[in-house]
Amino acid sequence: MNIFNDFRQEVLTALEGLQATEPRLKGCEMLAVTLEAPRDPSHGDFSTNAAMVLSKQAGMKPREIADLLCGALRRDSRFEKVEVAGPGFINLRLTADFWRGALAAILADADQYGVSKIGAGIRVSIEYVSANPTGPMHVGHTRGAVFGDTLANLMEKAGYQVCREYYINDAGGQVDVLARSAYLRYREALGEDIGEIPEGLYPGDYLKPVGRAIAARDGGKWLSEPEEKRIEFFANFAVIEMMKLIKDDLRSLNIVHDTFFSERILHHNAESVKPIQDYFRDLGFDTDDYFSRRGDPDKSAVEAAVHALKQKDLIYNGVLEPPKGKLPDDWEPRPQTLFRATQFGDDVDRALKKSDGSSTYFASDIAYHHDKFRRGYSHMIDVFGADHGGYVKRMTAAVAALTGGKGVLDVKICQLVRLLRNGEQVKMSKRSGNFVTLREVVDEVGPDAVRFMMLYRKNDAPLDFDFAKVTEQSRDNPVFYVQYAHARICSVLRNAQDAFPGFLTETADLLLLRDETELSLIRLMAAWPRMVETAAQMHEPHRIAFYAHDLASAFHGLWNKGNDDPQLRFIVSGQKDVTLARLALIRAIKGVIASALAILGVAAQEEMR
RNA sequence: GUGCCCGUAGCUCAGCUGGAUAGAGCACAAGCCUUCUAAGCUUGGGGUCGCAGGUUCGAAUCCUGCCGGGCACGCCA
Repeated sequence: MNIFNDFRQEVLTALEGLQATEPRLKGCEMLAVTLEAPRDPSHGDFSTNAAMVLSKQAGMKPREIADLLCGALRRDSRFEKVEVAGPGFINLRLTADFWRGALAAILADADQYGVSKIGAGIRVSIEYVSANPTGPMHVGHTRGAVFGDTLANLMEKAGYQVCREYYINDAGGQVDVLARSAYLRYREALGEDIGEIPEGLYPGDYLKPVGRAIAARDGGKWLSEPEEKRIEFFANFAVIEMMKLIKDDLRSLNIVHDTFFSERILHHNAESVKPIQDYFRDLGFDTDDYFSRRGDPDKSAVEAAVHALKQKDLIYNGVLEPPKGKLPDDWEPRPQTLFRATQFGDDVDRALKKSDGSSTYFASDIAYHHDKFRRGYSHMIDVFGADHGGYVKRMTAAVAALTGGKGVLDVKICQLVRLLRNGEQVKMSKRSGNFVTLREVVDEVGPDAVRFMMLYRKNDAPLDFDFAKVTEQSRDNPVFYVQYAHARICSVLRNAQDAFPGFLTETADLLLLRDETELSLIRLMAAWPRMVETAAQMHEPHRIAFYAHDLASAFHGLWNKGNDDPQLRFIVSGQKDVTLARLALIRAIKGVIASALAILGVAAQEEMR
């Protein structure tokens, strides 16, 4: 259900028919034949490059092919006009009746309109957010969160089977820092004066409740426990609490993941996990399910992944060259366990083990992606922040290596968000703990504005987020503009109830839609299914936001025509037939805007008050 | 120094995965309007698509080299 595909097929069929009578067209490769909407609407509804693309292969002039093709296409009565133009384009204009029929089809599909099967049920794992479990989310995380969540919605709409994943970085140094910070708050809760939070620990107030909770439950018990045991307890307890915070933050933006995957589990085998099973259970991670998938119960996932790479002869011990140009101060040659990332397009081979023998973050991430693949996700998407750009090549290299090229990883990098208040940039410093949290932003402007604005820009372009602008009720604010279009339609439909009680748009005679602006809105809506498909295939949810804005804009334009000419209003008193036809049109628009907003995760308001 | 991303109107950005005379909003200028929901409408000026080559019927889009900006750069996560 994508009219561009339908009519492209029509062109291909016509070409096949011509092959019977024109030997020079035989055996031509048709892949490059496209059908698209010309930029200039006066050129028609569609235009195909077939004649130009085939010219060389067939050894015919574009014009010659075009004339033949035009003749064939003219037999289809849905075309009002078929003509050759420019260097050999064939411009196709469909009849107004065809478009009215398209509107009827859109209405018949209702909320299923735009749903696509192009994903063919392919399983795709989308990993996004994956903020360290060391505190609440700040605005820096927000863009990736919204991007990933919307991409998931979009790909589901396009027929993919999506898993929304959060990778909990609950292993490594930052968890240790978290544990020590929480312990300090625990001592504070017991009445000790802890003074300033030392450099290197997390200063935020959000750890105070954690300290208090432990103090209330266990009293002073942990003061006398050996440090190792204490750290482990505080780490586990704090991570679980922090994940609760983070999940709440995400929920405020209507983001809910399907899977929370623990990094820490990747370092355990079936035996060593037993003493800390409570931790994983509290985290909401199903270890039974996890280990039931694993081939070798004696190996951790990291060991298994490294082993798998070793078997492919992709691991060696070596010394890396120092980076050319800027030499790190403390550089010294070191033998390391390295993965041959250069064989898969990376710039250097990458370390898998630290000098103390423990594995690197990269090694865990390899194991994690290995696990995704084994779960059946041959298509993986990672959403990272701009500062992780340098990580992309090694990760795609690792996926290619581990899956023998069967797995595909696309890493989407979200650029920074610049917060503006009254035109001034809001300064943030992580060190002082003075950062704006996600929750603060959502509480101030609401989830709809946050979500829409985060998507109203390509992911790889930086983004300005202006507190004043996103809550402004004006045309300058795209969130408002789109929601307002939807609300306006709802309002008209309510008013129509008064003018024509009990009306049914199902009985509307669409032939009464005659105005060119009305027909162009149908054309715009007819492009929606293709919009969903391309945006999903390209992993570019921002296209949906722009489309929604375009459609809203076209609708507002139609509305404004009614201001100038009362005959063009949606509700024309005393003319029930015309009114019904127009109500059918705007009901379809309402449906498409609502579909777009649903993908974006933005509420479709019934009224704007 | 190397890699990745970006460079499009005065500003903020789109550009449908190579198509025709490159678009929108803001700002600017002129005129109109006071509403089926007010948060307006119409029209106009404004461009070396960073620069230079290349690929081809055709390039903002693909390739190469420069210029400029951001990010990253052996065990952090």
